[in-house]
Amino acid sequence: MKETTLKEIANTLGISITTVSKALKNYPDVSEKTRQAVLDLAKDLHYTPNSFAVNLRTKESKTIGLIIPEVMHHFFSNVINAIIDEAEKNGYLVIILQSNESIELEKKQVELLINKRVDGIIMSLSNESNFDEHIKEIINRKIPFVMFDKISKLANCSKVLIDDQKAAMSATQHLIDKGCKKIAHIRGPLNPQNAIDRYIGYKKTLDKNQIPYDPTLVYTCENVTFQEGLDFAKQIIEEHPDVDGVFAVTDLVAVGVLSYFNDHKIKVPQQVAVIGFSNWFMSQVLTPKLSTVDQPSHEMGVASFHLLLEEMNAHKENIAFAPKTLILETNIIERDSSRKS
Amino acid sequence: MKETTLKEIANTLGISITTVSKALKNYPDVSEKTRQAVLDLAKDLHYTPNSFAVNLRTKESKTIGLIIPEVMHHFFSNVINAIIDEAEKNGYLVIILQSNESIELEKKQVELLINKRVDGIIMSLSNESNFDEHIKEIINRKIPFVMFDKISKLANCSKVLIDDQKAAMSATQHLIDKGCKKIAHIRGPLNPQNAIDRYIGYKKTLDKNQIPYDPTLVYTCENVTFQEGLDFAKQIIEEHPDVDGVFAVTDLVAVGVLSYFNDHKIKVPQQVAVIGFSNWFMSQVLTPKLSTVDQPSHEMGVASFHLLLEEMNAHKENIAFAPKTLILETNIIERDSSRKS
DNA sequence: TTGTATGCGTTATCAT
DNA sequence: ATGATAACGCATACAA
Repeated sequence: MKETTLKEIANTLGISITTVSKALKNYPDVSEKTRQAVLDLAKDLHYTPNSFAVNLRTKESKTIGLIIPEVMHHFFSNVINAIIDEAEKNGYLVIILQSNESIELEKKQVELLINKRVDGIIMSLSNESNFDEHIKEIINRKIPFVMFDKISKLANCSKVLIDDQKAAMSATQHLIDKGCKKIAHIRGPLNPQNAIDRYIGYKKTLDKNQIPYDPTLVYTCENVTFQEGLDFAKQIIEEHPDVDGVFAVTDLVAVGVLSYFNDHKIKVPQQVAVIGFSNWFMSQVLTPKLSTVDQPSHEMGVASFHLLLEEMNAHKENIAFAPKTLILETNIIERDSSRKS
Repeated sequence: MKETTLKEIANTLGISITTVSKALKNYPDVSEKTRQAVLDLAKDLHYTPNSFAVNLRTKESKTIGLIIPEVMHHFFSNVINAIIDEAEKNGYLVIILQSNESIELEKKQVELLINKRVDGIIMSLSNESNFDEHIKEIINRKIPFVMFDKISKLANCSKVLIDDQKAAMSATQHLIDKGCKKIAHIRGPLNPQNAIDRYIGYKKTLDKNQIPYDPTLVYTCENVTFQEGLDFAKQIIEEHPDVDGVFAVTDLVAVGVLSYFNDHKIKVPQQVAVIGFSNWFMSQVLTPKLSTVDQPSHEMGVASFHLLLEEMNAHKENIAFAPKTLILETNIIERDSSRKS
């Protein structure tokens, strides 16, 4: 099955390649007769433009790159879902890479995408990354670029975020409102901004409610896993048997906590109330159903793509583009795990 | 930041483009001296080959396409995960599209990928698809092509599968071995091969155990959702209060069943034992923990890519390639939801 | 309305 | 060891 080219159509029709090209792209300066002839033949021969050649000519590939820490996390699957759908609607395809939370991999992947000459990049940082060289490289090269969720504050690029601090404050306040007096926080790793912000939100809310801050009530995940939730739940109960509330950095961790509590007959929410973060699907099918902070993953994906699209269009027209930061709203979702009163 | 080209290097060094190209690709017929000069300058200028031009010349893009029904399903996330990692290790990038179980979308996406001239396509069919035109088109064009999990039997291409019939037989037998006498089956939609095979497996096993087959015990999902599990659980209990076992086509549906049973004080497994299919992460964190059939999603992804790679290599060398079918093993995972005795 | 010429950046063949 | 030339397929400025 040989590929049909403009040349082939031109030859069989006895006209020039230029005319064929113009006819196919509906240029006004082609006679109706030749246009039809070209269109018909093109259809017959199943002509489709060779995208490699088009890419080379137009210097764009109608492809964007997406780098995220983990495809398999519910939050990110959701974002991917939104981005590829939105991209497709706008004529773009999406190449997906995952950093597995490793800055080394992430660097290579940025390089891959740059070499591939994607038209833009959307990215959520690995836990190890900050405003590192590879990020600067993207910005220096003026490649349209949007970061979402796990971002670097210092980077001068478009961002799509939630207000993690505020959301964490709501979550902590929610537990306090439910009567919790001694609240543990299972936080994310030390480096990523959103783990930091959630921790700050927790701490600020204690202050605000005149609850003394006790650093031994803060447990730090390395990998933010179910297992860590399980282990920390055990530790919390052993070290602070009087804890009556747990705020976990993520639903997955909160689910680990619930699982441990369930297995050890620790009543949730009667003895300990639990709240997670992100509103994963899973959290509503557990017993007890997990209270959580709803993070609008789908909207984040849609917004990220649209910001990128704006920047790509500006870039193409060679007009300046001022990065924008979008902060989306979050809500507390109260379910059984914190329904005390 | 202008892109460095071979021409630029050639000009500043006062040599020809050809020589530069050769030097960079370690051809033997370049003097050590010029080679070094070229390599040094290339490094200085951060030269990277323009992939658009390379694509056009070599007629390959080092990119593959992946079409799946739903990014957000745990099973598919897992496969995606495996494929993009494996692809990256072998120098390929992956464009992902989701059909949302719609044959119309799927057709468009196949077209997109063909026009994009990806080097190969990996695909899992939508519930509406069979051996349709767009699938034939891929095969006719001799584009390297692998189907996994949801396949069309008729397509003459490589496939990576499990033996759904056999797996369903084990699952049903497992319930029978646990003492179930009246087993309901919540099956998948009527069209997809794996839903059919699981249903057949269920039926065959009843026969084998001299349990009369009762069609009213078979419930058919349209969309294979949590909600359907919930609804069918209700229906099962109402229509057949003496049912003592449920085999669900997928963990998600089984989780819906468990959720309904939990809320209505129907004891699992004492009154009704439940088994799912696919071993989603979620299924081990529920109460009771869900028994299921382990489906090796990660291996399926790895195997699919490697079959595709084989075919892409053969294709490049212009040597014939005989499609292969790989059938991977499954295991019953017994957890609380079926641990009767 | 149609066609000519040129270039996008690389690779490959064939001379020198 | 080096280079001139053509080709990949398309798009566009410019001529006719």
